[in-house]
Amino acid sequence: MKKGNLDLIKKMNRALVLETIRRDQPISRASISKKLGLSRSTVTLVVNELLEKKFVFELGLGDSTVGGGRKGMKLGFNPKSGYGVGVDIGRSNIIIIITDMDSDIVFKEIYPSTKDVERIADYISTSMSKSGVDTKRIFGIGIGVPGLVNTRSGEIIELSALGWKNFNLLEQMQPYFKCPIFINNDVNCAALGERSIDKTDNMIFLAIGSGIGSAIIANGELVEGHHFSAGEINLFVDREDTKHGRVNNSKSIGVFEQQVSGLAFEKLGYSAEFVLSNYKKGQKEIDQIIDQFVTYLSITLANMTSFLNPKKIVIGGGVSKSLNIVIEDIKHKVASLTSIPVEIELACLGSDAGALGAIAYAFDKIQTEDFM
Amino acid sequence: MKKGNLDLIKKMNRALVLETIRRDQPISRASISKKLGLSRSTVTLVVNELLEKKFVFELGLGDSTVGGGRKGMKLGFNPKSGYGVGVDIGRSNIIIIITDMDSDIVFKEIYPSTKDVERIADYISTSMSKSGVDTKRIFGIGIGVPGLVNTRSGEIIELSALGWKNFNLLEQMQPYFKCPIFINNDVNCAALGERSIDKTDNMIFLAIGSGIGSAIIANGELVEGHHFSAGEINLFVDREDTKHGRVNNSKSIGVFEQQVSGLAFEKLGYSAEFVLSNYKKGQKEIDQIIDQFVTYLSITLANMTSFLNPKKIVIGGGVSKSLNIVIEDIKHKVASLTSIPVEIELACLGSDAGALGAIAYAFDKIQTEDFM
DNA sequence: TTTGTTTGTTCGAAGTATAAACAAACTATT
DNA sequence: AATAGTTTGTTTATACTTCGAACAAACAAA
Repeated sequence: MKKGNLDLIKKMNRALVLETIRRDQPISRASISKKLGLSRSTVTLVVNELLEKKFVFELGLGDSTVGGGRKGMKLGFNPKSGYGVGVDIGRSNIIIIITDMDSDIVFKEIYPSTKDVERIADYISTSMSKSGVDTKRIFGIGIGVPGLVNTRSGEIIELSALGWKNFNLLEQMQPYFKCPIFINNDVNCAALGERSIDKTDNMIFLAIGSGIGSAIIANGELVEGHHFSAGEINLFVDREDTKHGRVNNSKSIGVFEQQVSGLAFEKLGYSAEFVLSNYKKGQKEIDQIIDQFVTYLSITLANMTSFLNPKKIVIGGGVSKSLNIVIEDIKHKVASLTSIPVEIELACLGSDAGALGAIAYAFDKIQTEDFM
Repeated sequence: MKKGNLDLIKKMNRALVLETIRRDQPISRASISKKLGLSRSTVTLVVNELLEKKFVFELGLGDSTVGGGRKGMKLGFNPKSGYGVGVDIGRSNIIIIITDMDSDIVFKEIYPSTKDVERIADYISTSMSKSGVDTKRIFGIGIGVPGLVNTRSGEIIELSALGWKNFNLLEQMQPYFKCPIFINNDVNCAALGERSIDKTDNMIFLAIGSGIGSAIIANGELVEGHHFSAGEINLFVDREDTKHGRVNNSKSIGVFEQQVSGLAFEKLGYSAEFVLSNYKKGQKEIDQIIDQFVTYLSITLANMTSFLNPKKIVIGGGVSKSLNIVIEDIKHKVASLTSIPVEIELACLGSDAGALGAIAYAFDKIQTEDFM
């Protein structure tokens, strides 16, 4: 627990008022006071401070109420008061996105991937200056990587694609920047990106690309597990697998991943897009491949639902674009396999999910750690 | 987020100091000050208040340090400063336990089960007065029930054993008592009871009795899911199940539960204890039954581990007592099925787990909600 | 024009933590 | 034995917070 002092309560109330204005704008000082239970005098003080720092604006007088009384001055949130930088370090590309507080993209650039930290830092600096955003207004940098991350220390535990192992990216990167940096797994980031749309407190995000991974949000928080390895559904097995002697060696590709992912199609000589776009067009072999895929995926989604009771499951990743044809199938199958209701959706954000999610992650962290 | 005012910071620091004394006793005021970053004057003020309310005691002067200096007055936590009441409402019995702040049981009584709230309240009141504990010192009552609970409203959504459905137990029960009441599912309570031993932030608790259920603790918090249904592993299915047309209807017993639980043995005409105590004693049929049980359970534990990366999985419930013979088997199988390490243990707390866990739940809630 | 209501500001009060000053208690050195 | 240096716990003055009351301004309805 945090230590309590006068500074803390000031920060708390400032964050609270700002959040209220952001969510319920336009809103008057008096309404904020009623809503939060803070006195009008306190709200006045806090709002004036926020006005001076340009976090909020006065929008003009509000409507008159029945029964008379002075009109309230409506306050609005300034989305340009802060910016976040999202960096998605992928196997081939590095995507850098800068958004304002409304998550509107103000800058985006794609660079070739590299494991050279100085160069990555240079990419980020370049993007920041190219965007024209005032550096002081950037609240943080979020970085998503396709590997295992110790989010507390900022250490990359394992990232085979770039050859990083037990490498503290945070310590290497932080000296280049004044604002705080936050690093997480790319799937976790993507999940937070999807979540930022509707703020669901309980959801599961599936990323189906050449491999398969997942991220879990429970009680409004990312579930990272004891050693940051939560979500490794590529390792799932079932009785049929064990019957055929399929197990997870540390070297081999996960048992589930071999059957449900883009890789599974490629092993059979097809691309995911090809197979899925030719579903139910007379080719028995293809239909069978898809049926197996849908069945095993649906069973897994049903079990996830029974286990965690998420409000919804979002399916993203490269393959998800082609999944429209079978999504209704999947929904029906899941509903037949568990009595617990769940919404199943395809992801909204496309290839930007990682970078946008990294920003969402950075913002989440700052809000909970520091208030502002 | 909570509103910040002067009262809040007082509460926070008071809770912080008390927690520190409790965990690091014996400890002096100066050490607390250093540890928490609070000034010595603040610590003095807070400690004197805690002394007056008998939450802590002065234990005497500490050892002298090298280099001189006044000896510090060592402070110790008073476990008798607070008591919790745990109520485990089962199908046949109601177990009521009262513990002090060290989780030492000071009173225990078992009553026949009933759905009559007034009678249950009377059981609790009777236990409280019989125990001789000062009512003012009781910080809360925790109640565990074998059914679905809305822990926010206190409503029992479904409890078939007692015929409760959409029944607000909290509203009915609260008028009988001055201290706050908290209600949760019995498996969730048992999980918290097991957790209170070593304070693991990421664990899964399995209750294998006549049925099977689970509770999940992630990021130090109970995962309840979107509609308080998390942990319903009785509904798990796999490809072999679907191949044989086994699905989860709302009426029938869960597919997984039919194969891995006490019920599964009973269906074959055996008791769980009998089967497990006769394992590998020459009876082929029994060996086969157990092997299937162990295999499916291990696969499930491995998948849970891959999915949530818990520090440990604790297996409790009525059947767990007989599981000693196969626990090593299970550990080996799980390790071969997932590359993510996990500790697997049998539960320590026996039939008291529910009631003790209910106290742990109540204490958890009070600490996070109210600080004190 | 008057009355009652609502909004936002100002000011004193109450309460918090903190640093600095201080007294007490102790060790080590001379 | 005396002294210096160190640590502990308390006291005091200060700075800061929120809050309630009082107030003026702005408005609707009678």
